Amino acid sequence: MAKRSPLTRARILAAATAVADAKGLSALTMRALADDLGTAPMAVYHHLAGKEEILDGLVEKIFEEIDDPVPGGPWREEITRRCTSARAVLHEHPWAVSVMESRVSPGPNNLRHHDAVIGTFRRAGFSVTLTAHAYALIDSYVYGFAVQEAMLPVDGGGIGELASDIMGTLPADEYPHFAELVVEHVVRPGYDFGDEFDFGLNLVLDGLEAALDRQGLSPGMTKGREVSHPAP
Amino acid sequence: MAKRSPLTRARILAAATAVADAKGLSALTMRALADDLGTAPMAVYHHLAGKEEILDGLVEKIFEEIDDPVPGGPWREEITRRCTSARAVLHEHPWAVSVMESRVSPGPNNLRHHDAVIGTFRRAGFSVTLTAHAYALIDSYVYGFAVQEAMLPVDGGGIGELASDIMGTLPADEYPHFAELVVEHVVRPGYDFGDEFDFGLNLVLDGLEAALDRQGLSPGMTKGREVSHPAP
DNA sequence: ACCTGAACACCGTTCAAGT
DNA sequence: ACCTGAACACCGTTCAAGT
Repeated sequence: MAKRSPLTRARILAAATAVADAKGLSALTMRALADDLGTAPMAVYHHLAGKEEILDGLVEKIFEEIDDPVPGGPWREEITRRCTSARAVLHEHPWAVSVMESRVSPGPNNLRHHDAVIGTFRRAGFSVTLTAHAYALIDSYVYGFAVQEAMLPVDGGGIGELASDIMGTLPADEYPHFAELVVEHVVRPGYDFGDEFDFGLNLVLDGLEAALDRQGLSPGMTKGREVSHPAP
Repeated sequence: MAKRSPLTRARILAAATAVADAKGLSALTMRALADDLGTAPMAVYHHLAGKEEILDGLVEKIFEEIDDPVPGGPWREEITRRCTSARAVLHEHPWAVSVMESRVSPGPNNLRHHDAVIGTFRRAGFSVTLTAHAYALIDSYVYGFAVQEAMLPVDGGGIGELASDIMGTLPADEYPHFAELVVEHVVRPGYDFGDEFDFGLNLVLDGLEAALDRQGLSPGMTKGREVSHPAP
C-alpha cells in the first residue's frame, strides 16, 4: 500500500493489521508483512523486537479502538456502549481473540480500558465482589460472541446459503432440532447472527441491574456501596 | 508414552491431545507428535490425511467429552449440567477454543451435541426465535469464559501471586479501580476465577427463564409453544 | 542509523523407497 | 499394508555486511 515513507512502528502495525484482516492470521508472516511494506523481512526487526512484539502491538491497537466507558456515568449506558463497540471491533478483526489468548501480560491500553470498565461498575455502587462477577460475565459474553462470529464461515446474510448447504449434505433427520432451527429461522431472509448480540447483552445487563438492586437492599450494603474514588 | 501398539487414528488423537495439554498448541507439531508415538513423522499420514484432519479430530474428541443435555428433561437442570461440563472440559484443554475457531465445518459429534442443546430448549417450550437467542447466549458465555480462563497465565490460587506481581510492577495509581479489585478481592486467599462461572450462568439462566415466561403470556404463544417432536 | 542477503534451525508435506 | 528417509518449500530469527 503506502510504499516509500520511512519504516515506523506504527506503519508496521498498521500493515500487520491489514494483512491479518485481509488474509487471516496464518498469512501474517514476517515475509508477507515485509512484502506489504516494500522492504526486506529483516528491516522490521529494527523497529520491533520480533513477531511476539508485533502481536502484542496488535492487541494494544485493538484496545485503542474499543470505546472506554466513563466511570461515574450512567453505568448501563456506558457498559452498553463499551460492549457494542468491543463486539464491532472484534468483528472487524476476527483474529483478535486468538491473538489475545496467546499474550502473556496485558499492555497499558488493555489495563487502562479494563480499569475504566471496573471503575464504571464501582462508581455506580457495585460492590467489589459484584464488580468481579460483572466484569467476568460481560467479558465472557463479548469474547464468546466474537469467537462464535469468527467460527461462522461467512458473514451476515451469506450464512443462510451455507446453512442450507450443510443441511443439504447432512442427514436432516439425524439432527432434527438443528434442521428446524436452520430451515425456520437461519435461512429466512434478513437473518443475521450479529443481531443476536443485543438480546444477550440486554438480558445480561437486566440481570446485573437486578443484582445491584438486591445488593442495595441487603444488610452488608455499606461496604458494598462504598465508592473508592468519590466525585469531587 | 504407550510405545509399541500399532498406530491407530484413536491412538494418534490421544497422543495429540496429550502433547497439546502438556506443552501447548504451538508445541503440537507433526514431528513432536511422532516422537511421542515413537514413530517417524510420516507414519501418521497413513492414518490421517494431515494436520488439519488431526485438528478436526481433536475438536470432535472435545464434543465427545462434553455431556449432552437430554431434550425433554427439565431444561434448566439439563442446560446447567451441559454448560458446567463444557466449561470443565475447555478448562482441561485450554487450546480447544483456539482450534475450534480455525475449523471450517462442524463434525458429527459437534452437530449431535448442538442438536441436543437446541432440542432441550425447543422441547421445553422455547420458540424457534427464543431458542436461537438462548443458544447464541449460552455458547457465547461458555466459550468466552473459557477464553478468559485460557488468557490467565496461571490457574486458580496462583493468580493471586501473579496479580500482586503485576500490581507491584505497575503504577497502581494509574489503574486505581483495577488495583482495588486485585488488592481487595483477587489476592485474598481462596479466590479462584473459576468460581465466577456459576454466578454468570445462573444470571443467564434466570434471564432465559423470565424470557420463557414472558413468551408463554404473549399473544403469539401458540406457534412458539409448538413442540416439533412431541413425546410419544 | 537504518536496511539487506545469506544462512540456520525449524515447520508441514511430497515422493520414492523399503519391509 | 504399513512405515521410513531424504528432499522441498516454507517459517522466525541470527549474523555479518552494506549504505
